Amino acid sequence: MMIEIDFDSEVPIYTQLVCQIKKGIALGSLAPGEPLPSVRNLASDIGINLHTVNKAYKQLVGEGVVIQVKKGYEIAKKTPPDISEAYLKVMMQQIDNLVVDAMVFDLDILDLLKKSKTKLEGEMPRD
Amino acid sequence: MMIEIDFDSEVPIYTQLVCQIKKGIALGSLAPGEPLPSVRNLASDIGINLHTVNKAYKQLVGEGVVIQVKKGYEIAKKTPPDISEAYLKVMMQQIDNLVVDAMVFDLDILDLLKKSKTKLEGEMPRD
Amino acid sequence: MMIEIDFDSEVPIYTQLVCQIKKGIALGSLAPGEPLPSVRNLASDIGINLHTVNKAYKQLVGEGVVIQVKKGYEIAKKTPPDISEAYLKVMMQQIDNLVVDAMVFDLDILDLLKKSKTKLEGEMPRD
Amino acid sequence: MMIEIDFDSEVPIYTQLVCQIKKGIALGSLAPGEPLPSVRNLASDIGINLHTVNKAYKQLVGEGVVIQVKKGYEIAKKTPPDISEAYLKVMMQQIDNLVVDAMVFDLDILDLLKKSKTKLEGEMPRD
DNA sequence: GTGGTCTAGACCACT
DNA sequence: GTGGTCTAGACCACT
Repeated sequence: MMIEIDFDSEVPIYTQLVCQIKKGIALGSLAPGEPLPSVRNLASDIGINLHTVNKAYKQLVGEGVVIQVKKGYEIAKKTPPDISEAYLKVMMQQIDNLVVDAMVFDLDILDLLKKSKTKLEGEMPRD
Repeated sequence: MMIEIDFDSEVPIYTQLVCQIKKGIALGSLAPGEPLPSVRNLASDIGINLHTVNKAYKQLVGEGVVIQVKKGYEIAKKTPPDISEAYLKVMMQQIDNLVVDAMVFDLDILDLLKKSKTKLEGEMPRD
Repeated sequence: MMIEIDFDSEVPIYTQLVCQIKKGIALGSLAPGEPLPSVRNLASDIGINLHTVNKAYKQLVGEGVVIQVKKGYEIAKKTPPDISEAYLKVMMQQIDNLVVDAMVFDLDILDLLKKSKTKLEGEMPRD
Repeated sequence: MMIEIDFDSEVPIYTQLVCQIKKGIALGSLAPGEPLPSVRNLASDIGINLHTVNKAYKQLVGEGVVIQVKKGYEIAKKTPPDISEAYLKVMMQQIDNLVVDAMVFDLDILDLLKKSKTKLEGEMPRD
C-alpha cells in the first residue's frame, strides 16, 4: 500500500491520508479485515506526527470503513458500509459544485468522470 | 440574482459566495458583461463583512469568470473563460475522490451526477 | 455554569467535561442555542490544554447535543437530540453492570437512582 | 460458569472478566466459597494472557467479592461483601451520569433499569 | 478573537 | 508494541 502525501497542498494531511486509504480499499489493495499500519509506524514512515495519523484513522472509523480492535485498526469487514446522511449531503454538494464548474468552464463533466474511473481501474492490481 | 448563504455551514462564506455566483453564471441569470453588485452593497445586503465579499470577487477574477473594471466588477465577456491548469487539477482531484467514495460506499456516481444536472436545469430561467 | 474537574480522577478530563456540560443541559443552566465558552477561554479558565476542551466539544457535537457554528460552539436547539444506537448500547451495558453490582453488594439500585434524581433536581435553578 | 469475552470491545478484557464473574455471583451460578478456576487454566481456556486474568482476580479481591486462599482464589463466603466507600462513590458517579444522559436524551431511566433487571432474572438458573 | 491543523514529546493502560 | 490522554506551543484561515 503506497501512501502519497503532498505537503504543499492546501488539503490537510489527515484528509489526504483518509482519501489515500479509501482509494486503497476501493482498488482492493486493502482487503476487508486487513490490519492498518500502527499509528506510530505510519507516522514515522510518512514523516508526520502520530496525532495526524490518528485523526485520519478516527475519521475512517467514523465513516465506517475502518474499525478499531484491541490490537489496532483494520479495514471493516462489511463492504460497503452504510453511508451517513450528513456525508451523502456533503457529497451531493460537491457534485453540484462540480456540475456548475463544468457548465461555467464548458467542460464535459461526464467525460472527466469516466476518465477518472478508467484511470483508477488501471491502477487496480490484477489477480 | 438570489444569493443564499448558510451561516452555520462549515463551508467558508466567501466560498459559498463564489459558488453561488458561478451558479448564476451557469444558469444564465448572470449574463456576460453584467456588472456585479458593489462590494459594499452586496456585503450589507447579505449582512457580512465587506472583506468577505472582496475575497470572493478576487477569487472569481483569479478563475477568469469575473473581471475588474473601473467602476467595479463584472461577469467576464468571454464564455467560457480559460480554465487554469491549477484549477483543473483541483477539479480532477475532487472527481477522483468522489469516484473513490462512490466505489467504497457502492454508490452510482453517474446517477448522482445526472440527478444533480437535472436539478440544476430545473432551476434555469426560461427565455 | 460551573465546571468541576477532578484532576486526580481516572476518568479522562475530556470525559468529565462532557458530563459536566450535559449536566448543565439537563438542569437547564445551559439553554438551547446558548453559546459555549470558546475553546481557549474554557481551557485557560479550567487550567487545561485547549486540545482537551476541543476533544470534549467534538464529542458533544458527535452526540448531537452541541452544534458548531461559525462563531464557535453552542447548545443544540433540538432537544432531545436523537440518540445513536451505539450510544444506547453502551448505556444499556452500563445499566446491566450497575444492576449486577447492586445484586452482588445487596444495594437497592432503584433507591440509589431515585436519590440521584432528587439530588439533581435539587441543583436545578428555580425560575 | 460461562465466560464471554468480546475481544473487539473497547472495554478492557480484565474489566469484562470482572463483570462476568460478578454476574455469575449475582445470578447464583458462582456460590459463596466456590473456588475459581486457576489463573493459568482460565487464561488458557479463554485464550488470553495470564496477567490479564490475574489483574481481574486482584480487582475482585479488592472489591471483597473474591478472596485469595492457599490453593488459589474463591468466591467470598460473606454475601453480600462490604462495599468500599471508594467503589460506592464510583457507582454513584455512574448513576448520576446515567440520570443526566437520560434527561438529555429524554429516556426513561427507570424503565431501562427494570428491563435490565428482568433480563438478568431471566438468565437465572432454576433450583 | 474564533476554531483548525500540526508538531514534539511525555506518561499511561492494555496485553 | 499497541493506542489513549494530555501538554505547550506554533502557524493559519475566517471574519
